[in-house]
Amino acid sequence: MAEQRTITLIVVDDHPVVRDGLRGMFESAPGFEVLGEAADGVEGVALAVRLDPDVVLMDLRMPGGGGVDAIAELTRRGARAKVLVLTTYDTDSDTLPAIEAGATGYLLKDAPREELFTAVRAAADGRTVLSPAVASRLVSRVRTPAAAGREPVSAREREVLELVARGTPNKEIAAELFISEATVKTHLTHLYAKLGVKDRAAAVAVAYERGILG
Amino acid sequence: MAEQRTITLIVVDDHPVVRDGLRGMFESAPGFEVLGEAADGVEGVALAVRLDPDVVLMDLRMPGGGGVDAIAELTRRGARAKVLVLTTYDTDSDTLPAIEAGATGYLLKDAPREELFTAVRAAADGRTVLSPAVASRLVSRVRTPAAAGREPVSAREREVLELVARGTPNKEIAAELFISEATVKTHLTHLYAKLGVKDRAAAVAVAYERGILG
DNA sequence: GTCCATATCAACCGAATGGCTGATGGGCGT
DNA sequence: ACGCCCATCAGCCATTCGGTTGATATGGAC
Repeated sequence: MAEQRTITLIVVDDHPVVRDGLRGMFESAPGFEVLGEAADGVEGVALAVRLDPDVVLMDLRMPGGGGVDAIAELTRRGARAKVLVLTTYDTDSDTLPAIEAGATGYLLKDAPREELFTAVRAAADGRTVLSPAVASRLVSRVRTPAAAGREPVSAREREVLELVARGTPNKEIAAELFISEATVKTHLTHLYAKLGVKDRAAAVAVAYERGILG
Repeated sequence: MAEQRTITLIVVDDHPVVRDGLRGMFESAPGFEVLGEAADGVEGVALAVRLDPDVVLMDLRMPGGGGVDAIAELTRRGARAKVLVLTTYDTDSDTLPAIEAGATGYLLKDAPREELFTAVRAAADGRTVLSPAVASRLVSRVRTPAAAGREPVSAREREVLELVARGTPNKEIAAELFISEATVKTHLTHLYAKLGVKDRAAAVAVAYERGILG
């Protein structure tokens, strides 16, 4: 445990405070070297390519260059660096996309120092590190191998979706379609699963992105 | 009050039950003649052009040819017919768009028979008939001559909107942007006003329609 | 015939949302 | 200086939502 090579890393986060905190934390610990920082995904990719670190600590939600895209880009380029996603919330809806995009690990910013260090070492070795919440979600994903891709939306579900996009509350949707509110909720639950989202607002967004609406 | 010419009308509604109900109601009353029925906006426009009725009773939400579009089309063609919108809910978010598109009146389906008759006669004369709820909303619109068109969304509001489109709950948006949840709600309230919607799902939809997102 | 997706409905519950009212402070145009 | 918009925050409250569990019926797919 005592003998280890130095692990190089870069920090990609739009919040200077977070960057400083991470840099300070890792520089004060033996065995780590922070090569640089970036404030968004695009910068992050450029920096990773230029500095070739062992590990990239990446925030997911950033203005101008989302973290998921950055991870995908690094993966596409076959970068050597392992990406460790550091996010504020485990409920983050980008969890799975990030992992699918090629992230090696995923954990919360409020994790204890030692856990961070351990995670970075693990990531450098190519081992996967997941926070418990993410891990359990992965399991459920395996159980339901559906949610990700092009799950077709049924005609009825699409009708509901259209009304949702117009701001119609469930009760009115029910009246409009001559069904009960319970049924509307069922359709919505199915839609959320198919579209890989958690609420109606995100469902509408995904629907537009996929051309289901608009 | 006793002497009046016969008023011709057509019914446009996707629900056969409603069409029958309206037809029966008007045919059993003196001074009205139902020339025809249509099940969606496109049919409705065609029928109105062909039969040239005095009044078009139009539902707003219909599959395949929205009511608002149909009204706009009739207006564009300079049709003689007056359009009277008959809707189920006064909370309908299409209220104002429908009136802007050229509807002569707007009332609820559950209005008393006499009120319907009066409204149709008024519409035939070109007089405006509004349900109380709609009328009050119009007043507030006049007070706030903003809401309709291109109200610019502030940068901060757009940030919030983006997160909303990703399904982020307010609490997390707050954390993500380093502000309080109260502020997030304020931004959302402003967004709803600017986009002319009532909830986050509709806000996302409008944002995509206007190119603010996507 | 059986399995599965779809569509329908119910009841319960905690959490999230939206409405309302009101307030403070910074920046900008006139 | 004054008004206006933006951004920030607070508290309350009714409504709405989403999760969960479970059930029934129908119509294809195999």
